[in-house]
Amino acid sequence: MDKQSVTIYDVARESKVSMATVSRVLNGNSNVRPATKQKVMDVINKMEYRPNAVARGLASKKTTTVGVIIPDVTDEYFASLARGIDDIASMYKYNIILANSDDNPDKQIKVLNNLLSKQVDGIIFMGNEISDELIIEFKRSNAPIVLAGSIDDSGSVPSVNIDYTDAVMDETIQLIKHSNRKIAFISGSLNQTINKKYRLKGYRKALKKYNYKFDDKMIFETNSSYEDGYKLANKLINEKVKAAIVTNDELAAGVMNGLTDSGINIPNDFEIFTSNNTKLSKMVRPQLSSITQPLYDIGAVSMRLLTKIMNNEPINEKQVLLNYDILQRDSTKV
Amino acid sequence: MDKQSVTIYDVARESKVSMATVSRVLNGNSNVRPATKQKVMDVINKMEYRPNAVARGLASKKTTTVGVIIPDVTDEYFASLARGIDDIASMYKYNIILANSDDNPDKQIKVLNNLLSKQVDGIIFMGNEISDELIIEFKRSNAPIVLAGSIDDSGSVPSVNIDYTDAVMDETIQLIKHSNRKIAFISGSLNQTINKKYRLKGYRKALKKYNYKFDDKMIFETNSSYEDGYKLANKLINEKVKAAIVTNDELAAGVMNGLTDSGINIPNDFEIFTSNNTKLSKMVRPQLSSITQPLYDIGAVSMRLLTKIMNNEPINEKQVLLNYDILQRDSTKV
DNA sequence: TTGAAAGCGCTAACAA
DNA sequence: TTGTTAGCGCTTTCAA
Repeated sequence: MDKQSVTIYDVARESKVSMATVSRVLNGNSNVRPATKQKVMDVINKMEYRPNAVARGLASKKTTTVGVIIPDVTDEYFASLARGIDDIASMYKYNIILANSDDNPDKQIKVLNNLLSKQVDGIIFMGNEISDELIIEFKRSNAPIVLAGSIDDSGSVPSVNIDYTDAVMDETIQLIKHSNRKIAFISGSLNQTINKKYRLKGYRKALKKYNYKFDDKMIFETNSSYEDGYKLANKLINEKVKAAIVTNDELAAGVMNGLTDSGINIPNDFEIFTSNNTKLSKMVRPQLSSITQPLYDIGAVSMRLLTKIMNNEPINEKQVLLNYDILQRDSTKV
Repeated sequence: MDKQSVTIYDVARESKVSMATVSRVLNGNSNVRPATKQKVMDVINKMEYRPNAVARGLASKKTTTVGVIIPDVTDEYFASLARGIDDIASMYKYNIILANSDDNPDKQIKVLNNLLSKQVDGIIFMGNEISDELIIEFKRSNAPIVLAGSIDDSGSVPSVNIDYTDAVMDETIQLIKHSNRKIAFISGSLNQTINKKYRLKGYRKALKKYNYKFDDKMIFETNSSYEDGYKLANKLINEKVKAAIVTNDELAAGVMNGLTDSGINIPNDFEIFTSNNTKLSKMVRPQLSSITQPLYDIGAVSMRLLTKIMNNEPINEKQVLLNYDILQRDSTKV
């Protein structure tokens, strides 16, 4: 009456072979005589034997599970990456342990160590902020780590991203060409390297290229939430801003709705470019023009990269940059 | 140079006690003399010892990880539940292995067995469709299973939900009171019990109560996607529908945008009620009136319920129903 | 309060 | 091609 109690030993006995042989057929391994293999398989099916992955993990020192650290599953950007990660993971027979970090440095370190103690074979890390302490922990980790859609400025950790600087520069140039003078840069925390050193840099490069002078007052720092964006509308109007680059889709939706509710017409009176092309960006009205990132692929590629590292396969490039595009929808002029 | 190789044996030797004693302090267990405990703790810190969770799992037959089966992380409804699940899980020192099923019956069974072979201590299942085969697998599982935001008609599996029937009935009644005659019921697949036996039932009950006759042509079955909703607009106009109950927020956004783009005014010419109150519902314009479900709590409560079952604690009710509300926003008349 | 020792269910040499 | 056997790193009786 007790469930799940048949072990490799039971099927060995039942099929009159040794445990080693059963283990071999289980792992599709080496040379087992077809007849033997068949016999064992029959017993396995008959007894409904399922290998115990924990025992296997202890003996082989491989758990076929990878840890995935994500700021918040509820964030569509990261959730999309996670989907790509899981699909490729399961394609390669890995499971993923998902852990939310809220982008909190302490929590990130805590869950990292927790994952490591579970003996994951590798880790995919996502996060807007990567502290120096975290990098130190990465270094001492015995499991390989890949960053997905996340920036480590030191460049020491393998990662998959797009060129955020170029993408923002492209958007900004378009806005300039639409003869906008006052172009805002609305981002999440400027403590985050991705915003401060990459996106903002693209914005400045575009300005410089067209001899626009950089104006501090055009930089708006937020917590990336819809609400923060919504509340920003008044400030934007007061500063007579005419266009904006926004680094997060929910934030952009907030900015747009706030502006619209204040009687501003998008895109005629105010143009908006957003960054992630999540589903949301085409569900709002007007639809948001955006950098189009291959979100699913960023996740998928980073997981694929991780499998290569875990198997000691040769790697072409540690820092992978995927292609992006700029998609004109209805929040910018043509 | 090799990382992570210190075992319980090493700290035992170093602190001049037995492995058993180290194990005891590790587990905050029974009686260890404070001085001994301190001594061991010091060595643990000094050596940076981290217990190997796999070995622990094999010996104790507990992995402190639970499996979470989700249709798609990218779906904000389920992602919100997942967030609640993970928070409570980590509060109780569990990790979650997340597996996407795409609501595909074969895949559901596959990932379930995969999770079971990983010796998870329990499982939280989310899905719109629960096949009979799946219920059979649930029964034979040695790990307890709890459904979150998901309906098993047999009522044999513990679950956490809201009363979908009543909620839809409430919405429908409001629509009727706004003197709408032609009220559509727009749902995902009617093969899904939650739609066919619960939500549709609420719709019919409301109709009956007000002596409206049920009309087949007012029932629209979709795949729950934004696109399907968008494309539905024409049909809705042709059938002269004046209001709709929609069972999914993305779907509702699609319906609304489709209608709006066809020149229909929401809510004056067409009223819409949606079902999940995800963030999306207030980012679209007009904002969607909705059933307000405690999404995070549904996940949290189901995880809490699972911890109780895993610890053999007494359970008050196997089928818990959380409260819901109806929130009037701008897609319905006041 | 502590220690000795037997597993947990499997993999992986090493032999045969 | 198959079997024997020693672990993997921990928990948990049972004794002391």
